[in-house]
This record gives sequence, structure tokens and C-alpha cells, in this order.
Amino acid sequence: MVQQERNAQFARSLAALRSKILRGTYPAGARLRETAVAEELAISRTPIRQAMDRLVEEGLLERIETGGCCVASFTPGDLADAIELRGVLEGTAARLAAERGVADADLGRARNVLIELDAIVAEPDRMVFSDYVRCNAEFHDLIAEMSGSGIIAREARRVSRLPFASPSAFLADHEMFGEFRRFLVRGQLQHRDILDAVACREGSRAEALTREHARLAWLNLQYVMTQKPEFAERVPGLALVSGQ
Amino acid sequence: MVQQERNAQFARSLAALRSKILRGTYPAGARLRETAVAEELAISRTPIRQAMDRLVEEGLLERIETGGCCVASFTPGDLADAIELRGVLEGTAARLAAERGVADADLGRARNVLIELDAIVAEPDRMVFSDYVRCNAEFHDLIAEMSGSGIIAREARRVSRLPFASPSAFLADHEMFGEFRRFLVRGQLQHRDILDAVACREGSRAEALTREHARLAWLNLQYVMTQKPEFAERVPGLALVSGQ
DNA sequence: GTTTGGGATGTTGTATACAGAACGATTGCT
DNA sequence: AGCAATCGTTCTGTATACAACATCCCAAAC
Repeated sequence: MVQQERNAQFARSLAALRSKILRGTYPAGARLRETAVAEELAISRTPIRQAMDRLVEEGLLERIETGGCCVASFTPGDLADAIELRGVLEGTAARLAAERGVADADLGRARNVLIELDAIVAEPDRMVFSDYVRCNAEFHDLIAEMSGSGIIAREARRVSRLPFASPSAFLADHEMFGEFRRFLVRGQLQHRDILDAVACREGSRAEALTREHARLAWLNLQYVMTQKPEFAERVPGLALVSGQ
Repeated sequence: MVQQERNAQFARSLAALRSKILRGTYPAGARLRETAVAEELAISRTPIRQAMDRLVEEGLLERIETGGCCVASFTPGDLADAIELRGVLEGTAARLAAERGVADADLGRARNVLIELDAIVAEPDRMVFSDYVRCNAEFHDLIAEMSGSGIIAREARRVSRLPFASPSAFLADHEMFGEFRRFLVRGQLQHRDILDAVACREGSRAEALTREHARLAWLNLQYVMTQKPEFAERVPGLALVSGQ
């Protein structure tokens, strides 16, 4: 087999499997057989196993005592907890950034991202959806890095890979955008407050604001689940949430 | 090859590699060659690779862009951050436990562990060292579980596997015990306060106390590094800490 | 003397072969 | 008829084979 990139088969397995799981291809609790997946993706079992190991670490799969794994299932409470956890970690990053101080250059970069986000949120009609997601992710990444701690930044990034914890997990596609504009405006206001708190070295405020900001994702998710169930199937991973 | 347990070779690889790395067998930054490790442990490359993947996730190894991995190195600041992070996660667990309420049975179990710990700390001479480590870990585990959130408990456990973040990382062996008695007494007093805050549904207090409790590990580590460097080589992982 | 090209060697990533354990179905027994 | 035991199939965990890429050294040219 021709090996084009360093980890081509593994990367392909991981992306494809994660996508299929989040899309609900396999029902929650279903056992995933390596041979079946390997055949499905036309990749040998070795990278598949590697990808499944990783997904177990990420929490999308659960190991079975007797061997193999199955698709995890989540309660709404699990989603709330994952989001809360992200808020706690990003909040810690923001607090440390405020307490330890941030270089002006980094603050400037974050401010520029906020200016971009302002423009995007102001004119939702002309917006390119992926731009919003990219800018939002970039702001959150900058906050994590401003903590000055590689370990904290790393774990914050890791936790936002938990199902639904991602800052833009609920924004499944462009069509939902108009519906959610008020959430985005609110979130953008929070972005500004967070950065202000960091710049003013107000650690406790930065932490509290960042936690609250994460909870916006939970509000958003609840809104989808209760008010717009017709969108639910487009939200990645919602298929894995048990009714109760 | 005879397969005695479910994951015997992988478990063996993981334990042996982790132990060797923490013991300082390989210098920080050294490249770890799969073939060499496989030969060293007399295990085939497959479980070794699996173990190395896991250790990369844990942060003890770092992936090299071109392929393979090398032993991570840490600054004292990294240790402080890892400990702070554990405090943040355990603090969150304690806060949620307080806010959401804990069954009397669980509180009772935690109180029993504290009674055991009291006895152990009171008479350090007759103490069995491993008993202290076990009870301490059990208390921390109980706090994590009292959060009522599998995800939070899981991530709290995960973070305490970061280098030095573990509640008893610094307690390398029995001989150091006498030296550290005052730390242990102080920690045990904090245990009582934390559980009281949880029982009284005082979430904010529980969170703050638990964070402070984690910082005791940092004090302890600083004490070893500056005052008792002769113990340093016995503290797992200290070999990976760069002088600066 | 320095730099660049090329080949030999070593290492990783992937595929596959193989052995032992789990799972399922069928059959025999109560 | 219901339950348990046993046999065959399937799947996982481990070892190993193989091909592509990286690395290193040496030689040759500028």
C-alpha cells in the first residue's frame, strides 16, 4: 500500500469512525467489530484498532470487559456535565491568564479575532458559516494558550473534544444560523467581557465569565432538543443521547 | 504465546514502560525506539506501540513529527500546573457534590475512610505506608464519585495520572514518611473540612478548599526539591524535570 | 574546507497470519 | 418443555512480515 502521509490510514480511520459514530450510523450501545469496520473502510485492522483505542480515550466508545468495544450512550445530564467541564477548564485558563498576565501581542491578536467575530455576527445573512466556527475556535484556543501553561491548554483542548462540549458543537450547519443569531450575539458579548477581565488582571471575574459562557452551549442544546427537534438529527452526536 | 489475561502483554508493556520512564531510565528528550523497547521487554511491537500511544495521551511521551516518540521533559512550572489542574477538577467534583447533594451512605463511607486516615496519621511509627496511600486515594476517589457525574469523575481520575499530579505522587516510599508527617496532618485536616463543606451543601467552600488541598502537593514537592534533594531520585518522575 | 548527492541502514506504519477466548446454536438431559 | 453442556464459528489480542520513509555517512564536486 502506498503511504502518502505519515499516519494516513490511522487518521482516515479515526476521522471516518468518529464521523460515523456522531452521525448515528451505529446505534448507541452497539458492539463495534474490528473486522466489520475494517472491511467497511477498506483499511486493515491495525489502524482501526488504533483509532478505536483513541475513541475509547475520547469517550465515544466504551470498552467491553470481555474484549472489544461498543458505542457509548449519553444522558442529557452527561452533556451538561461535559459542557460544565469545558467551562471549568477554559475558566481556569482564563483565570491563570489574568493572574499571570498576558503579552500585549497576544491580547491584540485576540482583539482582532473579536473584531472579525463582530462583523460576522452583525451580518448573519452574508456570513460564511465556516468563518464563524473558525473564529470562535480561534478565540477559545487563544484563551487556552494565554494561560501560559501547556498542560492546561492541552487538557482544555482535550475536554472540548468530549461529545457536545466543543464551543461550536451545536452549530451543525448553516441553515440553523439565523435561528441562533441571538445566542451568537450573546456569546460574542461574553467574549468581550472575558477578554476585558483577562486584560485587567481580574482572575476571578475571568473564570466566572468563562464558565458562564460555556453554559450558553447548554442553553443552546436544550433549545434544539426541546424547541427544534427537526434539527436534532443534524446535530452531531445527538443520536447517542438516550431519551431520558 | 500463551495469553493468560485479556490484555496481558499490553498491560505489561504499559506498566513497565511507565515505570521505567518515571524512574528516569531514559533521559528526558531521548527517542524511544519501538524495536529497542520491544526487545528489552521481550514483547512484540504491537502491544508496545499501543502502550506508547497511551503514554503520549498521558503526557509522558511526546510524538515526533517525523514518526516515533521521545520522553517528555517538564519544568517545575509544569508540575505546579498539573497539580493546580487536579485541584480544579477535584474542586469541581466537590462543588457539584455539594450543590447536588450526596446520599448519606456515601458520606458515611467517606467519613469511615477519614477515621482510618486519622488513625494512620496519628501513629506514623506503626503505620503501614501503603495503607496511607490506599486510604488517601480512596477518599479522593469518593469525592470524585460523589459529584454524581461519570464524566467529571473520569476526567478527575485521568488528570491525577498526569506526572506528579497524583494525590500521593510525592510520597515515594516509607522512609520519607516521618519527614512529611506535618504535611499529612495538615492534609487530613483539609480532608475533614472538604467533607464538611460537601455535607453542608456549601459548594463554593468545597471547591476552594479542595483546590487548596491540592496545592499541598506542590508545597511538598518544593520541599523535596529544595530541602531534601537526596530524596529526589526516589520520587518517581523527578528525573524528567529540567533544572530550570 | 564546505556542501551536496547518493546509497546503505534502520525505523516506522500497515497488512496479515495465527492462537486462544468468547459467543451462539444445537443437542442431550432432566 | 426448559435448561445445561458441548461443539463450531467468530472475534480479539499478539506476533510477524513487508514496504516506504527517515537518517546517517561517505564521497565527490565546487
